[in-house]
Amino acid sequence: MGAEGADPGTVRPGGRTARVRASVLRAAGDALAEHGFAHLDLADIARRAEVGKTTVYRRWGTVTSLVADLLLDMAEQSLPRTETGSLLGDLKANARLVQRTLADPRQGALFKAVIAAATCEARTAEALHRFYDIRVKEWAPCVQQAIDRGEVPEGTDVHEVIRAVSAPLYYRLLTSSDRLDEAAADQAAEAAAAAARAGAYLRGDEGRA
Amino acid sequence: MGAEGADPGTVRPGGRTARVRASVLRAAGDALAEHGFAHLDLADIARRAEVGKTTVYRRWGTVTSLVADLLLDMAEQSLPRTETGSLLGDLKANARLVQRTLADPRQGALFKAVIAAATCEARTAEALHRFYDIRVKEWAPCVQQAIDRGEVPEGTDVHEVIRAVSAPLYYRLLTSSDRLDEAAADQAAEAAAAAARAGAYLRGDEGRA
DNA sequence: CGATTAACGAAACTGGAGTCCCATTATGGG
DNA sequence: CCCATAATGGGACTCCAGTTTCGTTAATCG
Repeated sequence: MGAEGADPGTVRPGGRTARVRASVLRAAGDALAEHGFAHLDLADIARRAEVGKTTVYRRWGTVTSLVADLLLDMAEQSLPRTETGSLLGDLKANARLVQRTLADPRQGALFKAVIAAATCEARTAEALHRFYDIRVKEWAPCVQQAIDRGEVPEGTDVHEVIRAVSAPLYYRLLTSSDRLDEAAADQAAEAAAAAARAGAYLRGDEGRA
Repeated sequence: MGAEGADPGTVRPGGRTARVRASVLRAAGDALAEHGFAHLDLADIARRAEVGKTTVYRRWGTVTSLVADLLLDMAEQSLPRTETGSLLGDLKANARLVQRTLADPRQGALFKAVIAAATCEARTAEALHRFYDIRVKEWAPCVQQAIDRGEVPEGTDVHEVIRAVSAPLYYRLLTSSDRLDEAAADQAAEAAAAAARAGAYLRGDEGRA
């Protein structure tokens, strides 16, 4: 007897268990990108992953909880950051990276699906927020360097500048049918850079005109 | 005999049919705001609307298609626009309106759900895009006025400026756990205004540093 | 390498989402 | 005002997503 509350996969996480997780997460990503978040069933994912559907239901239970785990996995795969020496150059590099990701049919659909899933459950939302916190933190240093160079005023919220680059790209992805091209990426970077230079992202201060 | 392909509700759209639609759309909004897009069933909506579930299935069939109709309805309800005489003032008014809407528990949840639904079906996405096109068009004139006043350079994409105000607010709603407060709204408006003045939204031109 | 038992997987089972049928209601045209 | 029939609504039915059961496989510890 004794406490038998340990979730499956936590006591013997090696070998098969890890293999099953990797296989299921890959299959889940494929399925989300293909069918979207709504018409998705776990049995189909189990089939793709060549895993018993009982296992998928036992370890994840619901689509949203599976997506939460997928986000945990995605957060670990970090993309290399380039440095160009100027704020605009760095922000453009970031914007292009986001734009290429969202414009890619598979990745774009996957991100849409993941965002949709996050609106449906608190745990999944938390995982999504953590994912973006990590990505934002990775790029924030380039804004700090711009502050050090005197390009951007002291006291600027560096994270907010990075978010300002992504925001219009995600907004376009979700609310319009316009194509996400490089011009959109460059425009997002330029707008964020211009606003940052003008002091629009000073923290704790609503800025002056 | 003859063509009997007419969808239910199109031949006799008055009286009861209209009443049923209004009641179902209201119930759908409530349900979406409460349960989110995922765990939503049409039978529950029918119960809330005091309508037979057969009717809901016959006229809308799926959750996404019901959301598409809800968006059509939402698009018709236009909000009054205020004018302040300056670009920053107008953009702040817009930002505050969006912020108040998204920060409201019911409305915020509803918008999240509607966006999630739009990621799952082309027809619903189209309805969502139309909804935002209308909202953006309603506010665009204030940017044109700023151009006429010489506040913003000629050739600026007026719609893009309006989108730039909403984008960071929606981005925050979906990807972070931070509260959507008035400071966020003001910051979004100021950033958009600063970027617009700097010429970041010149159309067909990627701007200069 | 062998024992223990965590984790997996096949198959049978179940509940409720979505469909079908037909009687009832009430719209819109004459 | 009346008729033809569009549209609704209750209830029976179906089918499959999700659960339960139990035998099999393999991870970890000694």
